[in-house]
Amino acid sequence: MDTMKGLKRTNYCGELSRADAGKEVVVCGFVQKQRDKGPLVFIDLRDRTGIVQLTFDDKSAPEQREKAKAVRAEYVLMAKGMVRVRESINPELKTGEIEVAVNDLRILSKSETPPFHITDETNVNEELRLKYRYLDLRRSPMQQTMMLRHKIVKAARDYYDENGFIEIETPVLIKSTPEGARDYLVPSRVHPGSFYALPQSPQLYKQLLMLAGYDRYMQVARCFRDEDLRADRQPEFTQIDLEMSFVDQDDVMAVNEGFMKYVFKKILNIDIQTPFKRLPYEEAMHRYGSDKPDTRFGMELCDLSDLLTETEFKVFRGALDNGGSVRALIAKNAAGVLSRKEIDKLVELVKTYRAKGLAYTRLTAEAESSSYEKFLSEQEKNAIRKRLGAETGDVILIVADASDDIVCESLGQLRCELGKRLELIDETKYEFLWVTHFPLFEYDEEAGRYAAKHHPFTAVADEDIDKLESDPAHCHAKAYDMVLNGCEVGGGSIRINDPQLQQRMFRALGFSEEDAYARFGFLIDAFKFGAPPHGGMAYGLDRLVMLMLHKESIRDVIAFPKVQNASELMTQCPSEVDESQLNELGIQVVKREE
RNA sequence: GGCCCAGUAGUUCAGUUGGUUAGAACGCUAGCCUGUCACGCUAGAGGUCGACGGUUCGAGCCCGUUCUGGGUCGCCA
Repeated sequence: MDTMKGLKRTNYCGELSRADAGKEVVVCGFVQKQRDKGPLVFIDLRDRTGIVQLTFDDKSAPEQREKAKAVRAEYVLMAKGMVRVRESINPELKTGEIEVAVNDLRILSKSETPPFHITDETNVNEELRLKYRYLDLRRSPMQQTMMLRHKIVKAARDYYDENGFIEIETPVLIKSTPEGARDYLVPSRVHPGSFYALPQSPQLYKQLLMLAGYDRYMQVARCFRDEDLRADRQPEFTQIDLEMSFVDQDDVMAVNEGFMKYVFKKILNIDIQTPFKRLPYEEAMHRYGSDKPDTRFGMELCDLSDLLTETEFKVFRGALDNGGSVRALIAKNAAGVLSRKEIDKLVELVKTYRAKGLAYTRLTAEAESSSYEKFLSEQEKNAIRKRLGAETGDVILIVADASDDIVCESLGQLRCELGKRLELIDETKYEFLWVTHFPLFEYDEEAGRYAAKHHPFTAVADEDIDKLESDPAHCHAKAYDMVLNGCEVGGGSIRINDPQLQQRMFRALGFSEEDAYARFGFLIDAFKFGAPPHGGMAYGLDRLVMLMLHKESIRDVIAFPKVQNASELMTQCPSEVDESQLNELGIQVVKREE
């Protein structure tokens, strides 16, 4: 193996061009491919900018050519030589007009044959890619993704800096506040039996920074939640987190619409129209069956309940009599695609969202088939068809349930599935909107009490303040989610800055005064010393990058992601630790019973 | 915790109704080749069919359990 002695890189591989012909350069990188033609040897050398061809021919010193013959894929090389125009040009390659005629080849490191081929396009099992992530990360698409992610983060820092925000780091070892997601806990050696938590978000600290007078704060913050993973959810993830003083909801929204405009222009050169549409939560649920609707296509939900007040069909009757609803989707011109068999699959789909079934009518030219029309009066049947504008070729899909939430959510999921299946979605579009006017509370069945839907510091809508104790179910929050193409990319709220109101909020959540003080005493105290009105927002950076780069998995935009069971395949963490480490922490491991 | 999908050379896959010695392509090794760039040609090596158990004269294929990975419901203030 050779050293770099006497050589310094002069150029990156991908940046050489015809303009460099005649120059002596030094390039370095990894071997993409070696082609040994006998007296002629070619090496494709790769760095993060691209590939350049190194050439050895009869004019090369024999020992240089012999060395080149021994080179294999993924060897790390440094090469000095003359840039020259090629005898045969490769139009497929950015640097295809030139090559480097090498006179000093250094093999800096050898490589075993890698477990998979390092290529741009790959359909290699992701498990293997993750086990050898450092090899996977050599692939150009991964490098492009990481570089774009960097640029997005930089754009965030630049934009908020230009708008008067300052980045302040908040602690990673913090007090556990077991509202919401499960905390990751870190044992304290100094205080045996006591634990730090890793932050689910910098929420409390950023509010305290407003109380401390910093006025506008932002942070690129790592957050942790010990919950099960999904295609768009990792146990550790990154937020672009921000908070502002002396603002209302419209101010926070305007600044953040500005950020989207800025980052999409900067990274993708796309002009985003602002302000974004706003949709109250309830309207989103009723029209799209989702609190993060994909508005790139129509096919909105349709309420049929009022047409069926007299119906004798047991399924619809039961739903309506128990306070529920009957709602429908109409899939235009879908009778051809949605065979009986396909509809059966859709039935299974809605069942995963707790719907008990899916009623349908297929209106084909040859025949009409329906699972429910025979139970309806002629009048009811026609009223439904008329409201939906049903025509030959369409498919009507209906869910009825005693829970309106189940009806809306299952149809909402069905709508998205059909949007994909029927190719109704324009994948080139970026559709933003705000969902606003969220319920302040949601009922926690398990705990048998109301819990904060957003978090317990969220301000209640002015018109609902009097209902806080008397009618929590109908209180709304000054909270807002930013939705892009059916994904929640960010969310935030105006916070409570009145200590009395905060106390009422804790009471509504069922905390006694002592309880609240034990958990959030530092915050309650802080509010006694002057608290500006404030509010903010946080983006899921990983999701934003995913959407901007059209990646299907969050793992594709994270350098070292974890897999479904929250372990990391490369390092094999989490792992057991030494007995002595545990003893020092005063921890005894009890094996879970089988 | 529940449900669904996948697992066969290093990689991506094929493998018929359960039937002889499990195949292909790429990659790898060796040799040849003066303009290749998906280089070409010749030869060769390479398999615990994820694991365990069962059914059978016989299992890559059927059954059960389990492991690994993915998706998802619950969960995610």
